[in-house]
Amino acid sequence: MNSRREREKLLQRQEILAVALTLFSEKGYHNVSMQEVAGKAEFAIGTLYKFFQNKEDLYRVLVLEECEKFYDAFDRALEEPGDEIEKLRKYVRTKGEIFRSNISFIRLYLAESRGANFAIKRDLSDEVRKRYFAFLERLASVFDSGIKNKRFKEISGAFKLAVALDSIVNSFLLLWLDAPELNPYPEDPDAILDIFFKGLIDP
Amino acid sequence: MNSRREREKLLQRQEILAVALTLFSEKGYHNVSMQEVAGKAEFAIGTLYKFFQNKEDLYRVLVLEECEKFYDAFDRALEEPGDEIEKLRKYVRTKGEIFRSNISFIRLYLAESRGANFAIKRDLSDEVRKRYFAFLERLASVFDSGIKNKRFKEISGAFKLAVALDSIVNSFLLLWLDAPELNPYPEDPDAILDIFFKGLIDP
Amino acid sequence: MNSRREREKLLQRQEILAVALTLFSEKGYHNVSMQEVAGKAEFAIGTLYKFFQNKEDLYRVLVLEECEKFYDAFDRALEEPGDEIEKLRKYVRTKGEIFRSNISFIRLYLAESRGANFAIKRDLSDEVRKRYFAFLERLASVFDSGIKNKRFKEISGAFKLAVALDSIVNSFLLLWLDAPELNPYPEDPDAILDIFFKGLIDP
Amino acid sequence: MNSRREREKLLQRQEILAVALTLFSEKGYHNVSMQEVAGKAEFAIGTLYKFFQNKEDLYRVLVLEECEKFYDAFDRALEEPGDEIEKLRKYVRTKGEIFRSNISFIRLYLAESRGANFAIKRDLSDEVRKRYFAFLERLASVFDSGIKNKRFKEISGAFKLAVALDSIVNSFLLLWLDAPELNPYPEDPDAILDIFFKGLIDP
DNA sequence: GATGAATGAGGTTTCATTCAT
DNA sequence: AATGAATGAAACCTCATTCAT
Repeated sequence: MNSRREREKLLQRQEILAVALTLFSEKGYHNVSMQEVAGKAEFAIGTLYKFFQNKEDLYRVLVLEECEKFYDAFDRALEEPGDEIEKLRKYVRTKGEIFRSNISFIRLYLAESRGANFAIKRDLSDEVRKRYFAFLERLASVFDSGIKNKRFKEISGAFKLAVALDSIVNSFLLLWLDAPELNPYPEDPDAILDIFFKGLIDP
Repeated sequence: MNSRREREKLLQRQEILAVALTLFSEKGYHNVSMQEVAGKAEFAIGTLYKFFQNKEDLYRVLVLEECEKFYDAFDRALEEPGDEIEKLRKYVRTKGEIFRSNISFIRLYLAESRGANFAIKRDLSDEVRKRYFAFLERLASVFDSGIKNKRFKEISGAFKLAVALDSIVNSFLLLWLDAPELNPYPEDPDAILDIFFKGLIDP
Repeated sequence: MNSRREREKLLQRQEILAVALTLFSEKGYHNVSMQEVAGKAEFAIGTLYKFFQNKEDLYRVLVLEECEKFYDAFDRALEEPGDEIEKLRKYVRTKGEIFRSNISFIRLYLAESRGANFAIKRDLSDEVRKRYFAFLERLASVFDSGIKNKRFKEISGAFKLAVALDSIVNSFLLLWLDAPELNPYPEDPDAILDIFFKGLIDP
Repeated sequence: MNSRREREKLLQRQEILAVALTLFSEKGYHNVSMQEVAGKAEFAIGTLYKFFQNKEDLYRVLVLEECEKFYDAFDRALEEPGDEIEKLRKYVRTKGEIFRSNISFIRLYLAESRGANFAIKRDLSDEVRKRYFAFLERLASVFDSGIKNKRFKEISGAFKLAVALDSIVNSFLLLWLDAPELNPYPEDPDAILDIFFKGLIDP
């Protein structure tokens, strides 16, 4: 059985991805050379190319795999038992936790999902955005359900509510990232929900 | 008097900046060469370097000047006469209009103001972000005033309300940019305010 | 007038091509680096790329321009006044002279026209071969004319006679190149015609 | 006795050489990697280096062994019983057959025997050319004998006749390879002799 | 003052070869 | 003995910047 070999290879791959994540996050795609990644990961240049077809591929895999982890966690949060409010709170809490423990990826993620990144062929942004929209739909369905259950007020489109919630959460997390003194939020993730839902909940 | 000379130079500078804006917005900083900018602006390479110290300087000036325009317009919107609600509505409408007439700059703006851009030394983002926070403070003061006037409910911090409003507006504008079919918002910029302020306004 | 500039550029181009010809002929396409060409031509690497899109383009231009010179000279030889025999002798003499004064290009030429070169996309070989066949047709028409005039015996196809003559000339020139002691031919280019045409000429 | 071992090894060597021949012929020395040869031969890279010192050695052995086969067959053709004309016809027929059944090697052979190949150190071409000249001498001796026997006209040097015959045969075979529609020769290899010997044979 | 030809550092990528397993 | 992962030198090419004209 060659499973040890394979486990080793997987570990090396993870190592490269971890180093690449750190570097890309710190300096941006174009300001990181393959030499640098190889050096910091303590591999020869050629070894990187055994794992990834080229620099772009390395970046793409990195972003896609990381995003997948994020969205899977978000999806799971929404699937937990509880009423709509509880689901949403769970999502916000999960997002907060993930942000806090993946700070180095956040900027890359935002770059890709907000479309401010031209580093890479449009394809990647498209893929990421597709996944993002799929999640938004899921989030919207929670609002939808809440509205149907009369738990929420009858408010415009559920999708837009999802967009609004998500953007607020993002910006508060970013605020915490950029100016922690202005936003102690992550220590109390629910506060934001209160702000947003004042008035959303049907009295 | 050499004022005609000076006027001409200013026009040339504007021309270069306009071309650079288009190209950087379309392809991103690293995928645009100075050759390309010079060519499209119909100047010699050397001439660009008479106006801007280097590529980074060109980008920096471009972003800063454009942002300044944005924030000046936002500031003016908040200064118009009217109660807090009217000021906020005016701001949202102004932002919508500016976005719609500066589509090519939006992504650069978002990238720089939200820190998802690594194109340039941290300095630039810092400068832009400082200006952004200054505006947020101004926006927060409107909320503050509304709360004090009892026009708004007594809700947490005004700054956070500013952040929340701004992020919602941004994300709806982005949504309109990315998926116009999902968000006809720009045709009715006030709708979003209704969503956001349901519950904010003291009944 | 910028004709001096242009003359200079042309000279530089010629210089690069001359150096490239020497190097490619000596070592072969794959064993010559652009660094080497640049160095020997005393230009910076970047300058080479101002004149030629890439290494392959440099090679292609080199081969095509040189071949064109050859075939033009051959064509002219066949167009000179005189009977068929004289035309053919003139061609053989011309080819001998050109070979002797372009030794460094001969091997490249043979590589391309004989199809033993994989250095470059099939395109180039095709282009060269097309030109070669066009010349063969012209050569064949001389044989044709000689046969019709009853100056030559009624012998199979004129095209094949052209092929035969050309290949004999080539191999004698190569022989002289490789083993001059075995073939003093170039000093007496007509000897070969005698060999080939013994029996061709109608008595 | 380890003869089974040895037989196996020999087979493996043959297998590698066969794959290498195919690949080098199709794409050229520089466009084939050792990885590719190993892969297609279904050996590990390391195993190739057990059989051949390095890439160049593999190529050298390949060319030399293959050429040896060619020239052995040519030599044998000339040694068959019969008068000079029959020997020469036999040689031409043999060469045609060998070419037709070794198409993939032809270009490599021509490249190496005529010096249009720079893939490899001069040494190889020299070795091959030596063998080629040796064969030419043998061919020349047939002409010599024909001249002495008064079967052929008294024509200049026999060596040159050998060169001429060989080059004509080569170019007709190449013509058939490149433009079969222009040369149905291989189906009737003797036709070319008729062309060449019109006038050579003493009436 | 304006030009744009020239520069060359530095980026990405390939692939022959080695050597621990 | 066979393997193939790892290596890293060296190739091609781009582009920000300079400076002689």
